[in-house]
Amino acid sequence: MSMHEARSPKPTLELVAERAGVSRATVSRVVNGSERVKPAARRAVELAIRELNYVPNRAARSLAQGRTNSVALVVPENTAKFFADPYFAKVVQGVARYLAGTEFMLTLLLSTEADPAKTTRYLQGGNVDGALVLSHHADDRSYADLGNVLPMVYGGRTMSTDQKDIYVVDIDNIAAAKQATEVVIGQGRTKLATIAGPQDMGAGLDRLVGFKQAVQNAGLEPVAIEIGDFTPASGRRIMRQLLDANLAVDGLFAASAQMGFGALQALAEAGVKVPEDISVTSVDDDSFARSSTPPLTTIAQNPERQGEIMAELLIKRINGEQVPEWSIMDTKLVLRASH
Amino acid sequence: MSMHEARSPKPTLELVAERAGVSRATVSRVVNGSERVKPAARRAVELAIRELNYVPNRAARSLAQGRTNSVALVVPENTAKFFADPYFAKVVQGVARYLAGTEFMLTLLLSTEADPAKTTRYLQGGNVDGALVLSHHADDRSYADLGNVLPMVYGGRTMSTDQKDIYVVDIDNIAAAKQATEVVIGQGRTKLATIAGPQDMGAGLDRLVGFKQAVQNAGLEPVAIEIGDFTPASGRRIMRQLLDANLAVDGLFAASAQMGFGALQALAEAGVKVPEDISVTSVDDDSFARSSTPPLTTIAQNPERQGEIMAELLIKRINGEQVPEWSIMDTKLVLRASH
DNA sequence: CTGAAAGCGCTTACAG
DNA sequence: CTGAAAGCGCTTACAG
Repeated sequence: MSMHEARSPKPTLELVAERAGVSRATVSRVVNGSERVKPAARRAVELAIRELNYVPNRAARSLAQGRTNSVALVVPENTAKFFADPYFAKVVQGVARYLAGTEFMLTLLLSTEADPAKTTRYLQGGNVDGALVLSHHADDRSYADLGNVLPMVYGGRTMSTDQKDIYVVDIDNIAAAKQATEVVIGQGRTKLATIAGPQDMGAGLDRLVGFKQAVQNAGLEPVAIEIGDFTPASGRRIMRQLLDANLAVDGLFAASAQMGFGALQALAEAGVKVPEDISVTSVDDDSFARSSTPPLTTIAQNPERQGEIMAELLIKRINGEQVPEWSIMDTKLVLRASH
Repeated sequence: MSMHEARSPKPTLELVAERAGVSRATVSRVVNGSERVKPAARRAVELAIRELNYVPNRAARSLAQGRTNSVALVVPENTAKFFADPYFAKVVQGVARYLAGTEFMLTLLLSTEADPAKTTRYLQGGNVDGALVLSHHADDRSYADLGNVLPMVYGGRTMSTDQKDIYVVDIDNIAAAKQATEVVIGQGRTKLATIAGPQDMGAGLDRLVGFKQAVQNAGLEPVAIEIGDFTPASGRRIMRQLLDANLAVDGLFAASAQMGFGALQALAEAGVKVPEDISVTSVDDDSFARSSTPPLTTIAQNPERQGEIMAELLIKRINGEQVPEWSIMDTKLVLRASH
């Protein structure tokens, strides 16, 4: 198209109907893939659409249908943390991939960004047909109530066990942490510590439980239990403290690979040999797990697949289909050099 | 609200009007902040809105206004790269912050995700009122044509210098690279190499030009010019090659902090001392610049502010205001330990 | 299989 | 300052 060519008016369904010599209803039907259209009519409409370069107006369609064809992904974390955590990237990727095969658009809501009330208002305001929520903290109770108004699916279990009708896609965090800890114990280590995750989140809580179970099953006592926030910085800081405290820790379970990565940094800085002096394992198989020195022995989950499943369940719920409340995904142990 | 309470129908503007005892037009006026409403009427409407918990329907509003109140941020990179690069995170943050003070929503379009045609269709389809484009490559020519249909603002200059009516927010990449290189030269280094950025992007191209200028001004010849892709991995790989080639390089300018970080890793692995054996500088003051060993001497830009400005310009253009085509932002030299 | 018509929830000249 | 009314571009029973 030349830059000087007069810009033609944006083609509407009506224009398509005229050109194809059918009614607007028929155009609408072919656009929406209805069966009840005679092949000849369908062809005429399809041709007109191509010739006019017609694209349906989303707002008009939403208004008429009473649905927006978009869903929100709400992440109650700030932008910095959101971008720094490979887990989120993978989930977004999975969600995006699933949605690409549907008519739905994704709106990303980093909810601490503005006031949380704005997010809630947005979700209530009929701007989306459903919501995916990630990284749910105990105090994000506001979202729970939205479940009555809007189909929602959680990535990772919520803290309120009382609530019914909540849909979650998760791994068995207790089992994962237990397995990772058992690897350390299997190396004959007895002075075990953990850098646990936030205790206001299911994953943080459950991975600590798993650690404790493994330690107890081995007839041992934890030497130290410290709470981090899943970031490398917290892992490094806490490991440094552990070192300073002189507890002779010879085995560490970090509740996230990011924290494991940070811990490994602190260990290297202190000249402690891994795994000779201390055996360390974690959960998550991301770039941190793979690029740490040494690479982390860890429990791999599949956040991209998790994103896909979350999106799939949400769309099904929006379409009124029945889906299971709990979807528990497999994990697998990845043995590398840190244990 | 009890979970058993009957769910009241979603309040509409009409309901608000009834309850407030005014016409729908009046409600619309107060919702849209029109001046021409008597205080008493305004109060009645505001009360009704609060009581009903009314939130305007976005689709209806869009349809009536002929605008969507949303803008797209298109990033022609894959999800992995998008999340890995702190630059994008910052720009998004800036865009989001500016938009938070407006009625506009942000839709993120990672355009290599699906077929690029889908992105173009989406942008053409009247789904957004304008678009921000980041990380524009030479072959993303498709977007250029969209400029005739949709207000657009670029982060970083485009490659097509012929095009008119394109709006960009950028730094002076030539000057930045020149300054960073001059720091190295100022250390008395004479065997200079650069790890340049992609040569299909303005930033990659211009920073190489700046490097060459500085070298030439000093009466020197570059010892090596290698092209990376702005990632740490490429920096590391290329530095390794440079080392293997035995060129006795004693000064390096990396066109991004991420590549500088990677180069520093390779140097450390090879046991080369920085800055004793080789002086290195870069552009970008991000987490890579700060956390490398040693921390990078670098040219700081302000991507968050860039995002804000981009958003501001776009909204102004959408509103028909006149804005400058070129916005060049300041940079500043940050001296740390690598030079 | 197809069309006429009502309706989705807003906004906005227009008239007063 | 305010309201009646038309219109935004679709979809969807309903009737045929």
